[in-house]
Amino acid sequence: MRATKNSKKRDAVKAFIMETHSHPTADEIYSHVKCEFPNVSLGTVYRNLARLEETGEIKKLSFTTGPDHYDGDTSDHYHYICRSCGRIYDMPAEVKDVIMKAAKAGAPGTVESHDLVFYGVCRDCLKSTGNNA
Amino acid sequence: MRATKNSKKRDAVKAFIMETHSHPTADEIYSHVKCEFPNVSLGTVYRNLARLEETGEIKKLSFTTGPDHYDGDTSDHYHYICRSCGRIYDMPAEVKDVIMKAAKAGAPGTVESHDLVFYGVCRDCLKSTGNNA
DNA sequence: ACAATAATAGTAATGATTATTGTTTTTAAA
DNA sequence: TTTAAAAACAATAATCATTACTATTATTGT
Repeated sequence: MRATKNSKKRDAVKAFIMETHSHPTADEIYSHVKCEFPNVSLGTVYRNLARLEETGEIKKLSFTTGPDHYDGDTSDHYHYICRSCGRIYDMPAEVKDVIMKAAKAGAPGTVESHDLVFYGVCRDCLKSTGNNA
Repeated sequence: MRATKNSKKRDAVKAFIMETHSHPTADEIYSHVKCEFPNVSLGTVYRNLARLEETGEIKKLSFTTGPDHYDGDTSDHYHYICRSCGRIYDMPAEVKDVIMKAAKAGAPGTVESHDLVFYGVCRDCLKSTGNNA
């Protein structure tokens, strides 16, 4: 494996992902790291995110629309996206076994993994708007 | 609603999606329609795909990577992507109720829908390569 | 201190898609 | 069967997120 040298910017990227629960995008991470390192470049953020994902320290969340998000919580869980505010919430993974079992019965080959994302309107938005738009 | 005029190119786009089971991309549809209409433009394909999706005649399939695909089968089903050949297969939707029920119990708001995609290696690829890469 | 090389900033390139603009069809009615 | 309004169109530019490139800077072991 490729040698690794210390990097204060990579540390800053990782520290932010670990401390937040906001599932930030590369751009949001970039903005945050820029406070501490005003000359950091977006490419550096992307490169370090890719690296941290390779080593399993973080997880990349890709959805069907919009930019990728990053998660410092690498434990097994799904996500829920509020279609009003766009916030990403964690969801328990308890149906995972049922899904995988059913999938294996109906699949045209091996089933190695699956992506599952839920959509709805979160309680915060339901409360503040009083409707479902 | 906006008026609709006949369009041979839209007909050709729709006919191809309806007759194939390959879940083609916009570009693949473009290539196909180009045989019959050599001067068709990619923009026309995209515009007509968007239109056909709006009217519910076809479905757009967005995945976490790669271009969107289009499906003439609008019935309720999931998809399976072979990570070796990239082909997209249909999967039964029988676990849908279980997933929605479990989701509603653990969600931070209403649950309106979910996206679920399976990944593995299809039997065709398992057979022809003899391994799982 | 000094090379070897990883990490970086800045910028260019990419791929899929959407937007724009001026021209061509389609359509219904004169 | 012209005509005029609007849809559909081809060609092209613009967009967004991301990756690739290149020359410079920082980190590390000796």
